[in-house]
Amino acid sequence: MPTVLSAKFEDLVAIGLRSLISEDPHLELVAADVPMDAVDATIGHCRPDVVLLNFGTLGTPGQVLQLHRSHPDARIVVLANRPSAAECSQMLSFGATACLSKETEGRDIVNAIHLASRGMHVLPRSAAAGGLGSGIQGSELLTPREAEVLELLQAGATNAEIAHRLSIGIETVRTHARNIYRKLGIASRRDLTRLARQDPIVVDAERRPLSG
Amino acid sequence: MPTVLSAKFEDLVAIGLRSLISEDPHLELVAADVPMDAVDATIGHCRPDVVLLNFGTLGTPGQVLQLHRSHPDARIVVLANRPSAAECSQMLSFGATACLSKETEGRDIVNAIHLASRGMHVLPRSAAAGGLGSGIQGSELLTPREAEVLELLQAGATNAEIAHRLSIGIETVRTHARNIYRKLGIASRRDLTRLARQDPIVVDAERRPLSG
DNA sequence: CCCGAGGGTGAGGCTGTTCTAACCCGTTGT
DNA sequence: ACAACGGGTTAGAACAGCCTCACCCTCGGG
Repeated sequence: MPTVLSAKFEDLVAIGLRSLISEDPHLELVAADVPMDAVDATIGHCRPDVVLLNFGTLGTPGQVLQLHRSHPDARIVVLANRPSAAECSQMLSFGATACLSKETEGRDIVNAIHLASRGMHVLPRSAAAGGLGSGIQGSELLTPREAEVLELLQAGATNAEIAHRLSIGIETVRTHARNIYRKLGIASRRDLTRLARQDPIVVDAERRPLSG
Repeated sequence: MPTVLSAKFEDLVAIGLRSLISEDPHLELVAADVPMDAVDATIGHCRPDVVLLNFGTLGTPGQVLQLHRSHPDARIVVLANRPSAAECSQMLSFGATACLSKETEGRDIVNAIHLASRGMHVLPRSAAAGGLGSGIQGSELLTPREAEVLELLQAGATNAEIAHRLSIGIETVRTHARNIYRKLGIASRRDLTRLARQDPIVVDAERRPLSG
């Protein structure tokens, strides 16, 4: 039976989700209203099959990438208000299994959770996967090279170290990093490393895991 | 309540589909085992919300495009044996709403039908919608210009007429047509026009859309 | 025989993306 | 002050995709 972890949502949405999931005899809600800071650790504890994330409270879209890297077996379902095709595409490219609109009917959300728990992708009607008319392929998505730089950034490497590892100039690394930050909507490498590692994450309030 | 039309499948699959759909109180099967030749006309008669197509009996992938153009309101769900990411992408770009593997569990197929009936896209786990590593975007998909040529080809225009209408050379039209045929896996414009029009299709052999 | 159609190949121009790199500036920490 | 970082901008080279057109061939029908 698929187990579900739900991140923090708006109150009404959270109540609706709890109700929907608990009413389904084939779904088990193992954690609800988990704050985004604690989602990573809680996934480690509960090992849910499906994780429901709130697109609105994602500090950065890259958090999905971090969670997916930390817990590749957990199926990530992102609930957004009215996700664009590009947003859905980015979510999927960052490891999400499904991306739904909060306007989706309840039974459909439950259905999507079931499908996602078995790895199938579910997308809103607006988001096709490329095709005749759409040309939104790579606008906000990381390029392969950027993904390589991201790996090293997450590992805590300096720009100079990354340049040496990839045999490119430091200016190029800085350009890649800038583009990564912009695409991920974050401000610095601290926003990456804070999310990447799961060991030093402490759930209670304001502890900064890495400051020295 | 969503109504479902099912094309012809292998016997066992067809029996399973009928059983699944008729057991779901929220789905109504209005036609089953419809031969591919008759699907277009039968959609016109029954106006189902969801159409289940058999990827294996698609003479050409372009048939999905034809059905979608003829019946834009019908949600097309394609069942394939083990669809590749490119195949799923092509199905979606041709207007399919979902593309599933026949290995999918029954309840998931029913769930996917429900989601598809409301326009949401469902894809197998193998098929992500673009992203960090995949670059299969446009390999087998029609380009916008090819789609324009396809429209005129379907209307029965000659190469010279198309060239005039699009203000391009006839050699260019021939190139587009060749690429369209290759991408759609067909041999000539006759394969297109035969599928495009629904008037001359005669169904009478299998006139039992509703057995009850 | 000629014309339309289909099939193969190649080529030129255009656009967009990616990768690379350089310049400028300001902030922060030692 | 210096070094590392972040942000902005620009720019060239390489590559892929699309559009356009040209040449070659075969096959059928009037």
